[in-house]
Amino acid sequence: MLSIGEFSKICEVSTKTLRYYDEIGLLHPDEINVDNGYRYYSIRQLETMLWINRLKSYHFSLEEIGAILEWEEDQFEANIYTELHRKRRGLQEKLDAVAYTLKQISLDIANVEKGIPIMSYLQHIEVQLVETEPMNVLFNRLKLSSDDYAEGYGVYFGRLYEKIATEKLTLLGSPMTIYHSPEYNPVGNDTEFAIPIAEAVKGTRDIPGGLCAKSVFKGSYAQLTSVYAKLREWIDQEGYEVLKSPYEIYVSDPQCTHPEDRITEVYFPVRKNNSSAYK
Amino acid sequence: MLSIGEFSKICEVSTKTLRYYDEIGLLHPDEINVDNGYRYYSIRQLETMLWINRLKSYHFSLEEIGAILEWEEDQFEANIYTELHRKRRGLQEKLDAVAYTLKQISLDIANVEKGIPIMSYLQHIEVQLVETEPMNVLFNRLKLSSDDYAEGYGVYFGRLYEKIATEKLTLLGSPMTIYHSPEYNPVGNDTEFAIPIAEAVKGTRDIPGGLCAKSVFKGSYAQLTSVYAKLREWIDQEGYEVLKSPYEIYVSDPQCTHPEDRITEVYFPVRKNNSSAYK
DNA sequence: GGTAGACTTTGCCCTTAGGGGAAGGTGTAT
DNA sequence: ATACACCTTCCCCTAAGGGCAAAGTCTACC
Repeated sequence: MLSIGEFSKICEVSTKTLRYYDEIGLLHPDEINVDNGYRYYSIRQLETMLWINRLKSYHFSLEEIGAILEWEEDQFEANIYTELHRKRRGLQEKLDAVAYTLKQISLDIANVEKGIPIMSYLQHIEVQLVETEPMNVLFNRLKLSSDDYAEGYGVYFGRLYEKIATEKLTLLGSPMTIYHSPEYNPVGNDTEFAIPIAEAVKGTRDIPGGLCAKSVFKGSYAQLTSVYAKLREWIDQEGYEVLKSPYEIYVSDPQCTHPEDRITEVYFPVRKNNSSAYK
Repeated sequence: MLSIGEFSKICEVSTKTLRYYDEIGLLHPDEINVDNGYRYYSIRQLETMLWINRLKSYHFSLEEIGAILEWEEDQFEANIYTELHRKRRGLQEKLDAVAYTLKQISLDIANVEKGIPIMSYLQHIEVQLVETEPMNVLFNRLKLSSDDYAEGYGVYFGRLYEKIATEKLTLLGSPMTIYHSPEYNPVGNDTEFAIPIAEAVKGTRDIPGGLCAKSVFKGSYAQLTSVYAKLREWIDQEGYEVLKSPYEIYVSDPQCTHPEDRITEVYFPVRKNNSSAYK
């Protein structure tokens, strides 16, 4: 049997970690001396530790690893196959995310090298005042967590399009999303997906027209918050006030447009502020 | 002025986060009502928040972001350039690490698909009993944290090679590392870098020969812990006991060999155990 | 003017995977 | 017997907030 120090050295895991794994039930030492509480690990446990480390290197959480160690042998092969695939998808996503970030930061570095102030793109977002026409839209309003946006768009717009197709309705414009939540909440936001159509059937509603502050933005959806901030700033400075929930119109189809080339219009229904500019 | 909820919605940041940023001094609201403690943010602060979010997306910690926000304007450009470059290097490393993990997990998945048990590679690590010759080595022994290993190897072996070259000593074998720490400690391990040479000059010592359990491993250094575990297991099962610190000999030069093709020998000085097999 | 419901405040505990250190008990080699 | 390495438990700490509760406040509506 190996003392905790010996075991620790062999698998290159600190004793602190081993005690922690004992505590959370991930790896109990094979034997504990009842007199002094000393932990003793068997040689056989070295392989378990190697296995744990391998799973850790694949970014499994200790909780997941604990569950994997509990599996019966007959389910093991099928289960591990599924889990490894799941983890690989996650890793691929992480890789893509880091690659994207890397691209963004490189763009910023290039700008700094050219002497362009880093946040100057904000000045290039143009705001105009427009009068919108009333619309009749087929809609679906629900709570959606921000993690599910990317997925959600496809699914919910898909359903709306399906309805338009099967019921032979007449498409009148690009799809849009209306943000009703008064506060940002990562868990769930009150979001409405809508597509303008001609017919006033069940599942449609009228969106009244009116004065709007509008910006057109070209770029990935992740950068849209800047447009929102810029619009709010403009509305405030020009002495308007927000009347209703803002909405986005996806002029480019995200399915077939490169993220950087997507064109999105953002609208804020507004009216001239009759109170003073400084509330 | 915007209430915390309004501000939160515009920048898509939860109120919890805003209160936290206030608490840690990252972004204090422009105004706090003295009567009721309500936080009010100015429109101008939207840009600060966007800037914070951009830095967060580049994986700057809140502490780093706080420091960046404190910079004077005249230092800003030069500083941000350095910091962005530093972060980009970090991101590139992260990307490489994830790409490596992805490759490893894909290898495992391929094995599972072929019906090969996932940890079976352990069975393929062969252990032999050998008698080693005494050696005279030029050495450098120091505490080294495991993070610095990759770097350290280059640096410390480099110095030893330099000495061999400048003092015209006679190289007799591949470089080796001896692990003296009895316990694994991520902060610092007692590590000895050594290169066998012919001359017994200052800075050299004798390593006595003797019986050793030995494994030859081909693959990336990250997988060497398995070899250690396997050797320990073998030593235990065959009724030997470890006499002194184990060491590795880098048969392939890591500078010019692909990580997967590197060949490393691991040695454990042992002797036949005279006590019973079960201690 | 009263009230409901939405909004805000502070405060406390929780998360991951352990690290640091203290205080005290134990093993073993000399 | 003693020195010293090793082991134990206990408590607090991390980063970036999330969840929830109790209590105070604002505003729209009647």
